[in-house]
Amino acid sequence: MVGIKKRAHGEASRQRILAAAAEIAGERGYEGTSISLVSKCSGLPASSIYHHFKDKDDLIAAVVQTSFDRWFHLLQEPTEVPEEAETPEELFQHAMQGIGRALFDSPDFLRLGLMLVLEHRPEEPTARKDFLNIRKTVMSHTRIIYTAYFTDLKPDDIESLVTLTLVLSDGLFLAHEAENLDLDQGFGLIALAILGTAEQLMK
Amino acid sequence: MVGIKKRAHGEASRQRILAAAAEIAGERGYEGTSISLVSKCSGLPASSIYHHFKDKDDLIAAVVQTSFDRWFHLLQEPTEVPEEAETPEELFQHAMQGIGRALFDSPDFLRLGLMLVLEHRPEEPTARKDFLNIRKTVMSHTRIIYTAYFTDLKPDDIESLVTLTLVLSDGLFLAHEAENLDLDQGFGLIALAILGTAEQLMK
DNA sequence: AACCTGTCGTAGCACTCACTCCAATTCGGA
DNA sequence: TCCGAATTGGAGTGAGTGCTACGACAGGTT
Repeated sequence: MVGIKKRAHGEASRQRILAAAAEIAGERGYEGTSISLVSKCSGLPASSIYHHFKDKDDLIAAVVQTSFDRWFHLLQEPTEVPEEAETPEELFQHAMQGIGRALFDSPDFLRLGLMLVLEHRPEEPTARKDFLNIRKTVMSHTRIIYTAYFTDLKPDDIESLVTLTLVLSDGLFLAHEAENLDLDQGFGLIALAILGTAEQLMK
Repeated sequence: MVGIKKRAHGEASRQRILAAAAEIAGERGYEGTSISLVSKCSGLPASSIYHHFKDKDDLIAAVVQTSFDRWFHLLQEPTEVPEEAETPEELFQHAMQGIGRALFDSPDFLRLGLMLVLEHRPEEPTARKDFLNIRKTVMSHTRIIYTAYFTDLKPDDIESLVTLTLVLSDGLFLAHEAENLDLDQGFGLIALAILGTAEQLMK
């Protein structure tokens, strides 16, 4: 009992299923993600899917969690500091674009999460609750950063700014999906909007 | 041949089907909207649905169009001018909240449209294209208004502001669905953001 | 060797899906 | 009154749904 050894393709299969499910669910939503399609796309039979995941609900929830974890770890990595001295505004914009690029690199949890937010079916999927919790996590992190950055603002105004940030990110993601909106330009714009709103709030 | 007369409950049935489909599709999305459910909810058999609409795709597209037309007509109605003299900023916020309230009164096309934007399945539904066209219509109207209101801004900046407005509206709608966000407060916030960004752009 | 546990393949369950066929019914116009 | 078009009723299509039962087979452990 030195350690838990993997038999056959155990963990690898799990990952393949997750990857397939992420791709399909990101494209077609909750109802549109059929087990048979995930099976076909991952090359594993349905029974294997049900061996690794309790049911469809469990699978979708796992997709959201995995994708979010990947993004969140990516964020924790040392933020590269721009060499040249820049104004605080430029630094802010730079940071914004960094977060944004990371977000749009692994957008599965975001797209799927937003879809689940929009659909409110009778019995809500676990993944929806998970995504709402994820949002709270993101909000509290943003709150900490903004409290340190906008030292002149009252807590209420910080809260408004945090809400605004989420609103802008979601909206930008949607706009990106709807028409072809340049992402860097988009994140520059929402950074500008946050700074502009902060100034308005200080008045 | 004086005029086309309705037999039986022709047009009325169509409306009932549309209403039922709007409610279900708004709650469950494209895939989640089953004909049998629409049938049960409208009290009409499947054959009636297929008499009035070519197929499911056609039905969903009709739901989006109908809901949008209703909202757009609502907007064209004479905008009530606030009695007391207010600052331009307050007027702007007031107008924003008016549009917003109308939007959230008949949100079927918005919710469904955003869902369709997020899902990009292989063969995209007609309703998705329709919704993208609707967005263009809304954008050009916003552009006209902003051009008249922000007389100091260059066309490029106006364009940024128009994009920002759509981004903010979509994001607010999502935030409203996600957590319980007060709408008036939300629209006040995005009005502030637009004004703040406009000031930043003028710098 | 025998054993055990985790993984895969096959087949199939009851159910729902979008959609169709056609006969019955309802009504306006002649 | 009867015609014919509009609309509805209901049964039924093949395909697909989530999910399960169960046996085969692979390792590693003893």
